[in-house]
Amino acid sequence: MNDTTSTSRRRLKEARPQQLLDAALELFVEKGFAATRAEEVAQRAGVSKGTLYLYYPSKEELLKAVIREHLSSRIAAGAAAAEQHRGPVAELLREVFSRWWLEVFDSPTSGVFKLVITEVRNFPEIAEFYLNEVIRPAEELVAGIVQRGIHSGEFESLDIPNVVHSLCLPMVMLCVHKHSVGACTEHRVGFEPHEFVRAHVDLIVRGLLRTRGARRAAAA
Amino acid sequence: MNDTTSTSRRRLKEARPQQLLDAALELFVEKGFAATRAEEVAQRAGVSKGTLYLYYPSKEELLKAVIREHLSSRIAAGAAAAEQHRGPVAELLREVFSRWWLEVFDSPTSGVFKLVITEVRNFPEIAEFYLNEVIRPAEELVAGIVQRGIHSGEFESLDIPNVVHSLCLPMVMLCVHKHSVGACTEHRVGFEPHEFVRAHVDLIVRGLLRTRGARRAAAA
Amino acid sequence: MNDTTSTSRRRLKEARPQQLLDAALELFVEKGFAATRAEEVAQRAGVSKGTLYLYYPSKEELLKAVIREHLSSRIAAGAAAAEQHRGPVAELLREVFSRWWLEVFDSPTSGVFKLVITEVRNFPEIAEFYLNEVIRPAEELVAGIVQRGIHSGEFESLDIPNVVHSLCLPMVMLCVHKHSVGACTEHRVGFEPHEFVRAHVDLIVRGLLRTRGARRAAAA
Amino acid sequence: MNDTTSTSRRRLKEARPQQLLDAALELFVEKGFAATRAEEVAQRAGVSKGTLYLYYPSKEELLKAVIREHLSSRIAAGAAAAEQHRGPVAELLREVFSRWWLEVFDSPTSGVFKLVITEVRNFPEIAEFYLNEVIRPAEELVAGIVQRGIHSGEFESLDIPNVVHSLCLPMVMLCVHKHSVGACTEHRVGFEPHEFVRAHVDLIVRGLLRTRGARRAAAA
DNA sequence: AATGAATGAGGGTTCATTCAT
DNA sequence: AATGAATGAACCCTCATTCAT
Repeated sequence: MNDTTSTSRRRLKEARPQQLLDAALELFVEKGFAATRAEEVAQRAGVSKGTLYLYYPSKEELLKAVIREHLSSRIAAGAAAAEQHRGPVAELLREVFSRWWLEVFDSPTSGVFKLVITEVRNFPEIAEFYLNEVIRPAEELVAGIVQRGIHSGEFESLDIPNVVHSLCLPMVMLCVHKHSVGACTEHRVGFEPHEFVRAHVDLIVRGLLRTRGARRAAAA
Repeated sequence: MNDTTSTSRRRLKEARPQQLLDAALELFVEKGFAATRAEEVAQRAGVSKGTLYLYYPSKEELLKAVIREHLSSRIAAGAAAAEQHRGPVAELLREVFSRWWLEVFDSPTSGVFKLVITEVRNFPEIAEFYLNEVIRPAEELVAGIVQRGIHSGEFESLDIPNVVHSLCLPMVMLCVHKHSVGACTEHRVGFEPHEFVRAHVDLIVRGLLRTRGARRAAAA
Repeated sequence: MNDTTSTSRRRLKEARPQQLLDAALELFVEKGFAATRAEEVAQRAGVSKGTLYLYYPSKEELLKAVIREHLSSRIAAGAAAAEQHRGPVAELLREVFSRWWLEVFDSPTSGVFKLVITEVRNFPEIAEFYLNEVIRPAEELVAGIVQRGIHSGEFESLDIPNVVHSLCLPMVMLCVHKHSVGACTEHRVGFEPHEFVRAHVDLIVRGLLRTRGARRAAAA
Repeated sequence: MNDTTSTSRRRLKEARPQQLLDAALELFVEKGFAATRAEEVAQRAGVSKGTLYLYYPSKEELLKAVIREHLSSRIAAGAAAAEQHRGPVAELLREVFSRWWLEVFDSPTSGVFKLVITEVRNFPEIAEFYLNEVIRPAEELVAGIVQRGIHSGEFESLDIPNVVHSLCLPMVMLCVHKHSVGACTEHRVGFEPHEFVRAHVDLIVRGLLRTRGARRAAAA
């Protein structure tokens, strides 16, 4: 057992799960779980059908692994940023959304939203997972920020859950759209998602601000 | 053959396709197209497997029929309402969204959004259809209203496509959610979709309005 | 729905399970359960692979059905005969064994012994079944007869379970042999199973009889 | 490389095939050839899957090796004993059967009977082997003894092949039973195989003996 | 010699679709 | 028009066997 050789095999073996997860995510998002053949996943990962089953005991377990991998809370970072933030809350909102957006929308993770939507009804365990790892933390994070704005007098005192949804749902919907209708057409050539995020947060913030003075500051 | 039976039979016969479409919509939305068995659809429609194939030549054609049926533009009505509207544009926005919402969210049609998202990638013809019958008309309708608000000086002159998305995407996302994660959990017991629509439009309108005076009027 | 036509379809449908059971018994006995392909069974039954699964939910259930079918106690008949018998017990033994032999050895049922032996370890439910339906009733029947012979003074008072085994085990072994080694060679051309049964019972009876007089009677 | 390790390694290496054969016998007897995975055999032998194939070119060859190993005539010993025997033939029969029984029934070899029965139909070469190495020599041995008894006037002149079967088949059947139904249930708790052998041979001998006097001698 | 990762043919099972009734 | 038995292509998964290390 010399180190070099055994290492090259080990490296291969250690890389497999990620290769398989990546391939699976792509295909499950694209075609749906049921319509994706296990062999396709293997092929796209560059291995044979049998190899897939060395790493995951069934197609279903592969699905769950794919989802689990991408839902490990990316939200912690946002929470940390929120805590350290000083200055106008409006600014914080823009920052948090932009950052999340950069990390999610352009990465394969954005596909997981479509995947979850597509498959929860068939695999209800996913729902609990998604709720605990994504929805709940995200809502808490955003609700906390809005609450801060209200408390500081910066924002009007509106119903917080509603505001949270107004802020977040379009983001999620764009992720979903990107991997469904958006992948099939060149609709709205001029539409630029990244610009939209900023515009959307700005628009909502304008709706939240209490005074004309504050609104001017936000627009600055 | 007495009249009654022949009449009731004819009615039955004419009702068949609708029963099948209804059953198919339910199941395709719930489990996805690939995971739904043709026989299940037949069963839920109260007919036999063979009968399904008397009305639709294949499962795929059934899917397309289901989607086609529900996408026949419900938007015309909104457009008509918009044309006839007099008074503040903010009011019109609220009315159009509320009305659409009543007609769509609580009806089976809301499931079509999930269905389209789930299946476009496998049946790209759906994309074109969806674009022409739903996205484009809806965007034009809403864009037209916003444009009217800007033109009349009621709204700030913001980028219209972005505003349209801020307004519409949460609506669509709620439809999708209702039939995916929402069907699996009792998350956010206090959240009331109908109330949200009003709050969301109000929030966006607050963001759109130009003057404090106008904003007060909108809040009235 | 006229009677003739619907009857012909029904007749076909009703005949399927038996056709499948027969084919399955043959093949399972010949090749073993694991080495028999479901499609082979279907083919030998004259139907397609899919049809098998219309009647049995899995290969394993087919196996159990095959075994269940043949173990429905054929022993009741023997018991009845035993009850009505008058005259020397030796005669009764000969009769019961000959009759059972005729009904089992030359029929496909003889294969079930090999099948049970081959598969119990993999499907332990079979064991209980076999014990209750075959071993126990058979032992009781034969033990009862021997007991009668002892009680009447015809037979020496030997250990009954041992005698039962001396009587029965060779019968079972011949069934098993017929479907294993016996099916592969022309070993012992002169050996005639039917004649053996008689000789075997006679030999055992000679061992059981108490007096030379009784022995002579038995030999008659 | 010190002596100890190289020696122990050599011993290990030489022991490998035996470990594999032992493991294979156990598993093939328990689950059948087709249902046993090559890797299981390797595992139970304490080696890796690959190693198995260093010693046997295929699973099938392993099966044949297992059977060949255990069928190398244990019968020669019996023949020798028979030749040297002086005194009543009845005694010799008891001795030969008891000895064979001790060597076979309690050893793993008893499983080979089940294995042969289970697999001959799929590997007919086994049949020839089994016939030449087991059936024929055993029958000759026992037939010879019975013949001696008849010739000496001790036994009645009955059909020898039939007597041989009456004597031997229960023995084989018990071996088979031990590894099939017997391994699955606690049926007949009171039944003691070793005692049965003696009782069985006695019973047959009683049937064979010519005179009451001889019978008494046999019982002694 | 030994390992165990990788392969891919093979077999169990499902299900869209057909067609005799 | 309606049924549902039958089909067989397709897909998930297993496992004997190979081979680089």
